[in-house]
Amino acid sequence: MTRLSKREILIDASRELFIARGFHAVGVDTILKKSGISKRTLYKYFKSKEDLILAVIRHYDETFRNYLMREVEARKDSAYEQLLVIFDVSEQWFSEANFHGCLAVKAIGEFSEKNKAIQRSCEEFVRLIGEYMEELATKAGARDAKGLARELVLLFEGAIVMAVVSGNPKVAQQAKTMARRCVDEHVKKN
Amino acid sequence: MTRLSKREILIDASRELFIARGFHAVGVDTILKKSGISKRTLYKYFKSKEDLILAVIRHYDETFRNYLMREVEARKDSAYEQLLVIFDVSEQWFSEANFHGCLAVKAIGEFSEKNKAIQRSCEEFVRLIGEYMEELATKAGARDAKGLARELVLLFEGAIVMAVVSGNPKVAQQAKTMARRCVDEHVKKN
DNA sequence: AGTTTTGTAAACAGATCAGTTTACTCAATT
DNA sequence: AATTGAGTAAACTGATCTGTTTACAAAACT
Repeated sequence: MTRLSKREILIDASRELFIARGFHAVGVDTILKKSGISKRTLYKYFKSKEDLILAVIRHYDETFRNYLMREVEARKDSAYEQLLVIFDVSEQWFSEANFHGCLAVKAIGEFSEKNKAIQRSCEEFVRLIGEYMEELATKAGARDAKGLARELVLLFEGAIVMAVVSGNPKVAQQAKTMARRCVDEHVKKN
Repeated sequence: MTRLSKREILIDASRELFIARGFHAVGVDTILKKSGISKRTLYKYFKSKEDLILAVIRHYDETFRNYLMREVEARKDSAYEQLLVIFDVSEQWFSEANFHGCLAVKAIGEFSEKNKAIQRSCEEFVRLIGEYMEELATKAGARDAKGLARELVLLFEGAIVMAVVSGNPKVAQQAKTMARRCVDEHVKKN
C-alpha cells in the first residue's frame, strides 16, 4: 500500500514547496504539514534542513535528466533531431502546472555565497545536461561538439528563464528555431 | 559631504546584500549593520521590508538599463553593431567582483507565488530590456524587430545564468556569436 | 531663542525558525 | 508473549525575524 518511503515523501513534498516558494521561504513545519510526517522522522532521515535541501537537489538532478532523455529518445531516432526535440520536451515541461523554473539555478541563486555543497550540486546538474547534449552533438556529426553543447545549454537555460518571466511555454519553440541555426552551423559541410 | 540620502544608502546596501545572498536570507538587521543606519530610520523611509525590496528592484531596473544603454552607445554608432556590443558590455558586467546574476530574475524566483507586486516589477525589467533591443532591431532594419528582440533577450538571460553557474564571463562572447547569427538571419535580404 | 525635523541607540513584542526531547502508539519480528 | 523499530504528537529551547516603542541628541528652520 505505502508505495513511497517516508524519505521519498519528504523529498517530493520539499521539492514542490522549494521550487514554488524558494528554499529560505519554506520552513520545515510547512514541509511536515504538507507531507503529513512528524518532525522527529524528518530529522531521522536528514540531519538538518540543509541536508534535506541537498537530497532534493540530487533527486532533481537524477529524475529530471532521466525524464528529458526518456522523452527525447521516445520522440526521435536521429541525434540531429534529438538535439532539436529537446526544446519540444521543454515546452511540455514549461506547460506543467507546477513549473517554476530550474531548481538548480534557483538554488544557486539562494546559496551560492553561503553553501559550497549546494553550489557544487547545481553546477553538476548543468554540467551533466551539457554532457548529454555533447553526446548527441557528437553523434550528429558536429565539428565542435563541446562548443555546440555549450550553446544549446545556454539556449535551454535562457528559455527556462523566459518561460518563467513571461509565463508562456511557447518560448521553447523560439529557442528551438535558434537551436536549429546553431546545430546547422556546427554540422554543415564546408 | 553626505552625498547620498539615507534612503539611497539603504537601497544600495540592500541591493548588494540581496543580490549576493538572496532576499529571504538577508534580515533587516544585516542591512542596518552594513549601512550604519538605525532601524527607526529604515522604517521611516520604507513601511516594510517588502517595500524596501520593491524599491531596490525599481532602482535596479532604472540604473541597470541606463548603464547598459550608456555603455552600448559609447562603444558603437550603428544599430547593427550596438545589438552585438550588448554582449561585450555583458562580459564587462559578468566580470565585476559583485556579479551574482540578474536581480529581477532572482526576485521572481523567490517571490513569484507570494508577491504579485514584486513579480510585476521584475517582468517590467525584462520587458523594458526587450523594448530597448527592439528599438535597436528596428533601426538595424530587422523585418521582425519584436521577434529578433525576443531572441536576443533569451540569449542575454541565458548568458547571465551560464555566467553565474560557470563563473566564466567569457560565455558572453559565445552568446555574441549566437546573437550575430540571429541578427544576420533577421536583417539579411532575401 | 524656541521648535521642528532628522537621526541614533536600545529595549521590547510577538511571531517564526531549526532542532531536541519526552511520552506514547502500533505493527513486525523473534 | 516479549521485544524492537518505526512512527506520531506536542512541548520546549534558543536563536532570529520583522516591526514598534521609548528616550535621547543634534542640527535646521522660523
